[in-house]
Formats: sequence, C-alpha cells, structure tokens
Amino acid sequence: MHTKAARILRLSFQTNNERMQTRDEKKAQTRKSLMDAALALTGNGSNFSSISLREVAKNAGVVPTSFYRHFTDMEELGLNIIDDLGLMLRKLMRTARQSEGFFDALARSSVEFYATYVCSNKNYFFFMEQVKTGGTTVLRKAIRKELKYFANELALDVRPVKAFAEVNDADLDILCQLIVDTVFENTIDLLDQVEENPDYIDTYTEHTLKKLRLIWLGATAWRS
Amino acid sequence: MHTKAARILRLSFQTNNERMQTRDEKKAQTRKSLMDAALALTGNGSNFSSISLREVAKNAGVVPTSFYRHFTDMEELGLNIIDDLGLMLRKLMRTARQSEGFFDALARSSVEFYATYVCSNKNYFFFMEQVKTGGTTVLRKAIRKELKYFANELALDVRPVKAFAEVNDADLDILCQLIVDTVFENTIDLLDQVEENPDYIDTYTEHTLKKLRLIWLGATAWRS
DNA sequence: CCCTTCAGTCAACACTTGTACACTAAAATA
DNA sequence: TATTTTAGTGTACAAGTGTTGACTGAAGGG
Repeated sequence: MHTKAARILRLSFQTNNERMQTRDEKKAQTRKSLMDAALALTGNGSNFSSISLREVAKNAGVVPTSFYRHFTDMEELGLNIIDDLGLMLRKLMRTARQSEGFFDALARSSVEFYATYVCSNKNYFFFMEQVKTGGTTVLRKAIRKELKYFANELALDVRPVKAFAEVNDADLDILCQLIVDTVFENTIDLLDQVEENPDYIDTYTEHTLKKLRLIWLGATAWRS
Repeated sequence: MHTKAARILRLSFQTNNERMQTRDEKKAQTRKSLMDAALALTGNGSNFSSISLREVAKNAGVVPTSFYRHFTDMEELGLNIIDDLGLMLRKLMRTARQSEGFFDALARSSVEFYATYVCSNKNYFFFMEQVKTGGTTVLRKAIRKELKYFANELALDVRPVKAFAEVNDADLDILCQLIVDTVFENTIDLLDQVEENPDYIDTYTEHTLKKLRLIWLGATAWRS
C-alpha cells in the first residue's frame, strides 16, 4: 500500500474527506487563521498595536513559535492584512462601478450597499480605521496608500463628467480625496453604533448621502 | 528655628528659590508629569493603548506605584488628557471666533493658524487622532463628544447666515459635522508629513482650504 | 509641639511577553 | 523506497507587566 498508485488512490479518497490538504494548502490555511485571529481580536475591542503575538497564536489554535513560520513580526502580519484589505476594497470598487460608475454613490442604494458591506466585514474595517491613525508609521502609510489609490480611481471615473469641465486636475484630485475621506471618516461611528442599535445603519446612510450630495453640489459650482 | 515665624521665614525664602511648593502643588505637578509623559510617548510613535503604566511612570520620573496616587488606570489618565484637550479646543475655538466668527475658516490665515496650532501641540493631536479610532470604547466616545461639541458651536454661529436660510436645522448639523471632520481628518497627515518636510504645512493649508470652500459652495446652493 | 495625613518609595508577587533551540512527524522529492 | 524538507510542538529564559502591602519622611493642622 505504499506504491505510487496507492498514494494517488489515497489522495483521491481524501478529496471526498474533510481533511485533504497538500502541505502548501495547510500552511496557507494556518496563515489565514493567524490573520483572522488578529482581525477578530481587533474587531473585538482590542487595539492592533497592543495585541500580542502569543494572543494571536493562541486564538489561531497554534503554538506561539509557529507564528514565525509565517511572519517575522506583528507588523508584517499587519501589512499582509492590509494587502487583503486592498483586494477587498478593489472588489468593492469594481462592484460599485459595474452599474453606472461612481455617480451611483449619490444614490441611496449605493451608500446602503457600502454600509452593509462594512457591517459584514466589520473586523477588516475596524482594523483599517484603527491602523489608519494608530498603527506604526509603516502601517499608517500602507493604509493611506490604499485610500489614495481609491481616490485616484475615482478621479479617473469622474474626469469626463461635463459638470466638472471647469475643475482642473489638481482640484479634482482634492475633491475625490474629500469624497473618499468623507465616506471612510464615519465608518468607525457606524461600526460602533450599529452594535447596540442596528437601525443606525439607516442614519449613517442618510447622513453620508447628504454629505456626498453637498460636496457634489459644491463641485458642480466650482471654478478652478 | 522651628517656630512659626521661622517657618514663614523659610517659606518666603523659598519663594525666590526654584523649589517652593505646597503639598497640593507638588501633587498637581507630578500628575501633570504623568500626563505629559503619556503624551510624549504617544507623540513619539507609540500607541496610547500599548504603552504601559510603568513606562509612563518611568518617563515621569516616578516609581510605578506612585501612579495610583493619581489615576486608577491608564484609561482614567486618558480621560483626563481628553479633558485637557477639550479645554485646548475650546480656547482654539474662542480665538477663531474673536475676529469675525467661524467664516474666517474660509480665509487662508485661519487655516494656517490652525495648522500652526496643531504643530505646536503635536502630542495632543497625535493622541487625539489615535484615540478617536483606536482607543477604548470609553475613550473613543469621550473624544467624539468633544468633536460633536465643536460641531454644535459651529452650527450656532452659522445658523444666522442668510445664505443658509434654505437649510433646515438637521441638515445644518450635518453640514457642520462635515466641516469639522474635514478639518480634523487630515490632521494626522499633517503631523506625519511635517516631520520630514516642514513645507507640508502649506500644502495642507491649501488643500484644506479648497475642501472647506467647496463644502461652503455646496452649502449655499443646498435646499433642504 | 506632637500627631495625622499622604505622595512617593521599596520589595515582592504572579503573570505575560518575545524569542531561541532542539525536536517530531508527515509531506515532498528523488 | 530512502532521504530531505519543513510546519508545528515543547521547553526554557530573561525581560517586562499590573498590583499588593508595608514603609518613610515631610507637609499641614490642632
């Protein structure tokens, strides 16, 4: 039962089994466990910069020293989470663009979609809000790079709009930065308040929508 | 030399001396040392939620157990810092109002003033930005209460403006919240970047000014 | 003047922390 | 099949953590 054929047979059996995994798969899975553990802890009230390697390892169901097989540092783990976050945001962005571009942001359904998205990925957004102002210099910069990317894409989409013919490129960048900031700014509010009062999602939607429309209104009247 | 007269004499001598202090004064001084130490640490790259009671005590030049004579907790210390911060912000607000109300915010000199103020109170603003999204629930709420107060005062000042006759009270509140958020939002950017590039203060001023004017423009066109 | 009060000290405790090192067992490779 | 590679384990240690309790000495009050 130790021939090559036997091994292949065993593998094909394990496919149906709950636990079939190549070495790399298993490793990737543990790695994800570690990142999820860190996210869960931050989402649970702890600050990322104050949670310990050991805590993360324990929550991932792994011995502390195993941590080093995946990350050298808590900071490196943080950077990897930010990478994932970036992927998430890009996906979110793509979805938003699909229908009719970013202008949908001015539609209630879009902001509602964003709010729902945030609430169903709470840990990631908690992490993001936290690290954006409270992480290491390195982490802070990484987060802001992502947000800047977001703003840049928005600018690309918005540039051809007739209403903004009078707005030069530099000003358009600032405008888009303002929009992105406004959306993300009160996300922590949403996360905090929605825990005790689920209806807050509507309040958030309403308020954010008004702010965006206000900015939009100002932008259409703007002359560079 | 132990008569009452002698004591009074000694006191009067010590008045000229560097170290004359009643018991309460001395206590208040140590208390301030502790708070300053915490602020210095947060301003120096550490996150408030990850600095230890012992670190703070050491930096204040005091033994760890002394900490408890002043605060029960790091969180209580944090709350006291927030109180101070609140005082600072109110003073800042009063100065801003002195000249001609909040509308000066639309003048370059005002934003410049704010930026300078932030830079000369870096530790406080670092603390604030950090705790606003990363502190305990209690601390977060305390900070946001201060910001809300700020926004409310702004609304009071702005209400009588003719251009906003068409904006109802609820919308005006949201508008003011947007303005306050916009000013504070990029403060961490300013703090970070100004360290390596002192000229960034101008960039910040320029950008913030544009955002405020854009919002203003939108507000004047707004119909509730 | 003595006596109380109390901010700050000192020593000690039970933990938690990050990290080094040698180990194991199973997967990958040849 | 025999050999190498390696994710995860277990043990250990020095350093740092929050908090305790008993102590000290000087300021303040009667």
